[in-house]
Amino acid sequence: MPIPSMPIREQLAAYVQQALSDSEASGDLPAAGSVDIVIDKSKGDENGDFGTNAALRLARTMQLAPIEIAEKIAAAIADHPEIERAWAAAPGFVNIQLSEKWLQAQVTVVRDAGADFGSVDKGHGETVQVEFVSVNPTGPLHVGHARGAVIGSGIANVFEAAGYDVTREYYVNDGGNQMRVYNDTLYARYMQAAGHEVALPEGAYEGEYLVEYAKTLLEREGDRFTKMDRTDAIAEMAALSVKDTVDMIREDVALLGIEYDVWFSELAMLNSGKFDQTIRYLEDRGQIVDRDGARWLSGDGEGEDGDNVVIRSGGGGPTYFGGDIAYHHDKFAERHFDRVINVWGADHHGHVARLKAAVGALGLDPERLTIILNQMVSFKEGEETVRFSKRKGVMVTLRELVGEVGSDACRYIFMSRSPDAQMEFDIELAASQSMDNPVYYVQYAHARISSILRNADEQEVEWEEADLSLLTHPAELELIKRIIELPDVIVSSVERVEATQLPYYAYELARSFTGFYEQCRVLSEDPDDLPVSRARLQLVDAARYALARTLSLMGMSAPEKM
RNA sequence: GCCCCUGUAGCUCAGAGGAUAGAGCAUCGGUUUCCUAAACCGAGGGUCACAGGUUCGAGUCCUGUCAGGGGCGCCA
Repeated sequence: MPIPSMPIREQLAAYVQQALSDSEASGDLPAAGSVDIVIDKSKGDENGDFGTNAALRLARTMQLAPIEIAEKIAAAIADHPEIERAWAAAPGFVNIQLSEKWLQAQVTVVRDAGADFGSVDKGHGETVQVEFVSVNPTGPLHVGHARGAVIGSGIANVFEAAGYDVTREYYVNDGGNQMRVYNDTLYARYMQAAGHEVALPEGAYEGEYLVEYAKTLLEREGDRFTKMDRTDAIAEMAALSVKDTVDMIREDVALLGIEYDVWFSELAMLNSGKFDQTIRYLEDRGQIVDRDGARWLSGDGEGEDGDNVVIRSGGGGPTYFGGDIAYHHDKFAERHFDRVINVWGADHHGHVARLKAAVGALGLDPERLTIILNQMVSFKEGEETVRFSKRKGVMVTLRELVGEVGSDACRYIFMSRSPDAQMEFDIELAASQSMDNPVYYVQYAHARISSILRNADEQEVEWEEADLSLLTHPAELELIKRIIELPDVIVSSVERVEATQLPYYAYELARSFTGFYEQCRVLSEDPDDLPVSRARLQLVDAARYALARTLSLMGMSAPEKM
């Protein structure tokens, strides 16, 4: 049973809110109406730890000078255990300084929460599905997929920490046109490997991977497919290929520490009748239009522009879009996820609006679906910037990347870039400068923490009892403040559906610890220092929980030695 | 042509409408009788692409321009 933490900023916001309604009730201040109280970290030491601009924002509705409102708010919130002092500052900020005594007590709060420190009670068990990567099984994952994998798993992790019931899912696009081209290519490669002259199909997957895989198949399965009818051979080979390729993808993501809860097969869904059911359902709702021999999902507008094909003409099967509608019907209507988050590559941009519209057409609230698009990753090869084309076979694989750079560095770098930003991955730089990489700075702090606790253990220092009021050094208080930010970081990550803040928080936390480490000696030969040592050991222990949890949310290891 | 994303220090990138715009790397100078020097301290470096607008207040919101990328398929 995790012990959820109360994020300090939410707590302070609640106090300000309370102050406003109390002041309204007592006639001290006019009605505030519904306002969103934002608590910011203060800039500059003279402004305390936190501040709010509430008074500035309320000045208009209240018809009062901001500073006047700020003074009333400050007076009304001053009397809480967390708050040492609250005061108004020009032009109308309310500044808040946290209580030293309360901060010291947080060391125990953090240690009581232990490995669960950081968890917050926000999701209340609401179910969230995070679908990410979902590349069709036509080859190994490349660096672009690695980015999606890191982003998706990071989002899943923060939602879990915030009390949501999270399912991590991979949609295996093993049906459709692309797979047909792929299977035709595989057949041609297999025949070539067996010494037959067979031309590649149009738009073939030219990558080396298929050449290799065809050879593997030939070695493993023999040349029996050469003797079969082409259609039958392709069907059998396709089944083997999907299984092998999905296994390979599973191994690829595992290199980044990712494990999925569900691998959802498009083909299995199509064969199960779920697709037909979904189309009939849409038909009943009057959303399906027949035209040009195909079946379309009708768009919003009057014309035909907004319509999208769900079933191909000429007896063709479902389109990717059609399949995805059925898939999302399954997510929401069959499996009852409260929320669905899809992490897609930017090349799926055109698919966003129509899928959201389709969810609406299914009679579901499109707000329950969040789609994160991550922009392209390019990489540097000498002076040249190279982009990927999977079909042409130009790529750096996830495997190569993780092999060069390492999973931890890879995750840290991908996670610290906003999904919206295109990024250039200089692999050589990332690998060669790995010792100066921030990722090692963060992990080094954890190794130092572990080292101190190890040494304390060897010296048989007893520190279960400690007088925490001895933690008064600025570096100690700074470290405590940093530690207790973690619940806030998780809350805001969930609100923004992103994990980008985590590596920055991790770095700041590591920096605060290192500052403490440089200035405050923990273990000492002098018996007179023992009380301080005990208190500091408890603080170090609290820092360990916060840092280890942050690293774990990022999917990174927390080394005890480096 | 239309839609979306991006433009912040030499480079890679953060930046919840608020206070003096930050970090890492790179550059320059310094630090080790002490729990891990993969560390620490200091310095330089900015017209937040450009032009208007909204606001008490804009890197952040709106409009336009320029530049880079992506999308606009009975591909996925």
